[in-house]
Amino acid sequence: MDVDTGNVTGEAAPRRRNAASTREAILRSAKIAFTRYGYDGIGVREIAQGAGVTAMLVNRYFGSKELLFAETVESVFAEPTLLTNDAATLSRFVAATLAGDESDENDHVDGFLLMLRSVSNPRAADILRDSIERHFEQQLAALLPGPDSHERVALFLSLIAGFQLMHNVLDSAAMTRADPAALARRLGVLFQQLLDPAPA
Amino acid sequence: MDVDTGNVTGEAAPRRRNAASTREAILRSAKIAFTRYGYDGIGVREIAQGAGVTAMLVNRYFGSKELLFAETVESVFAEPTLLTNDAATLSRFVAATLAGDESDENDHVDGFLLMLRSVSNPRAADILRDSIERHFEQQLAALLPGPDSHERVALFLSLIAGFQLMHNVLDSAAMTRADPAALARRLGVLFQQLLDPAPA
DNA sequence: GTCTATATAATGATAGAC
DNA sequence: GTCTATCATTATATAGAC
Repeated sequence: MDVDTGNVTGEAAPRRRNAASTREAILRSAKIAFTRYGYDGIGVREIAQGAGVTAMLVNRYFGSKELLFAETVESVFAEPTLLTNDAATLSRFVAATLAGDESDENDHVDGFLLMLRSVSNPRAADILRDSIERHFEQQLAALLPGPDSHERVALFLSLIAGFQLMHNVLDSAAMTRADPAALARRLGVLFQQLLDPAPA
Repeated sequence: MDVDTGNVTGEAAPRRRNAASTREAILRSAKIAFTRYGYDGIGVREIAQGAGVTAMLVNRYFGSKELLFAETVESVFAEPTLLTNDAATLSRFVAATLAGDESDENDHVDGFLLMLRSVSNPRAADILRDSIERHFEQQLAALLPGPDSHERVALFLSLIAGFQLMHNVLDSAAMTRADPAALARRLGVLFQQLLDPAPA
C-alpha cells in the first residue's frame, strides 16, 4: 500500500541527508496516510515509505507512532479553516463545501476525515479531543453569539462530522442517491438554524 | 481486557457442549465487544473469552472474524428501533433518546456506536453500508413523505451519527459543557426541520 | 464439542553498522 | 543521517488430540 505523498506537488527528490526536510516529508506523508486510512489502518512502515525513508526514521524523529499522530493532528487543526468566516456566510460556505465534489483539495474535509477514521482508537481519541477543543470549539463559540452557544456549537460540529461520515467514510446509499444541490440546500437550512441566534 | 457479556442477564454457566447456545454466547459477546471497541479494537481471543470459550470456536462457528462481524451487524440492525415510530413523534423521541443519559440500555444508540467505531475499517464499512441500507434507509424514506425524501433521510441519519460521534465516541468538550435539556431542545428543532415535509 | 499447541504474518520499536 | 537486521509482541487462523 503506497501512500503517494505527491512528489508532484513540489520539491522533488534531493531531500536526503537533511534532518529538517526529512522530518517534514514524514509529517506530510503521515497527514495523508492517517487521513486516508485512520490511526489503526496504517503502519509506520507505509508512512515511512510514503516519505521515501525507512520506518526507523519515524521513531527517530517523532519518538513513536502515537507521538507522530499527535503532531499530525496538531498540524492539521492548527491552520484555521471554518473559523476564518463570519457567522453570516458560514452556513452557506460550509454547506456548499460539504455537498460539493470532493475532487478539489478542501482542507476542512481532511481535518474531519482524520478525526472520523481515527477516533475509534482510544489513544487517538484522546489526542483528537484535546486538539479539537483547543483549536475549534472555543473560537467557534465566540463566533456564535446568542443563547445556547455551547449547545449550538456542539450540534454544528456534530452535523459536519455526521455528514462527512455518511458521505465520505460510510458512503451510504442515502447519500449516494441524494441530489447534491438539494442536499446543499437542506444542509444550509440546518446550519442557519444553528448559527442564527434565535431563541428556542 | 474482559468483555463482560453479562452473565448476570440470564442463563448462567451450564451451556457447555451445546452448539446452539455456544454460538449464541459468542454472538452476544461479539455484539458487546464490537460496539464498545470497534472492529479493529478487539480480537477474537477476547470475544471468545467473553463467551467463556476459546478463540478456536469463533472461527469454527462463524468462519472468520469478518463473518462474525457481518452476522453481528445483521443481528443489531435487524431489530427495528427508530422505525417503529411515526414521523410525528419521531423527532421528539430521537432527540430525547440521544440527549438523555446513556445509562439505560438504548439499543438505538448501540447500533450507531457499532457503526461509528468500526467504519474506519474498509471491510467493516462494506458490511455496515450494506446492512444499513437494507434495514434503515429504505423504510425511513417511506416514513418521510414530501419533497427531497432521500436527502432528508441522509441528513437525518447524519445528524444522529454525528451527534453520537461527538457525544459518545469523541466525548468532545462542546458536548460535555452543553446542557442536556437545551441540547435536546435544539436537536428536536433540527429533526423536525427534516421530518416535516416543508418544501425548500 | 471443545481443547492445547502451533503456523504464519504483521505490527511497533530498537541495536548497531556505515 | 540513514540504513539493514532483528527483537518482542500480537493478530487471525488452523491441525490434531481427547
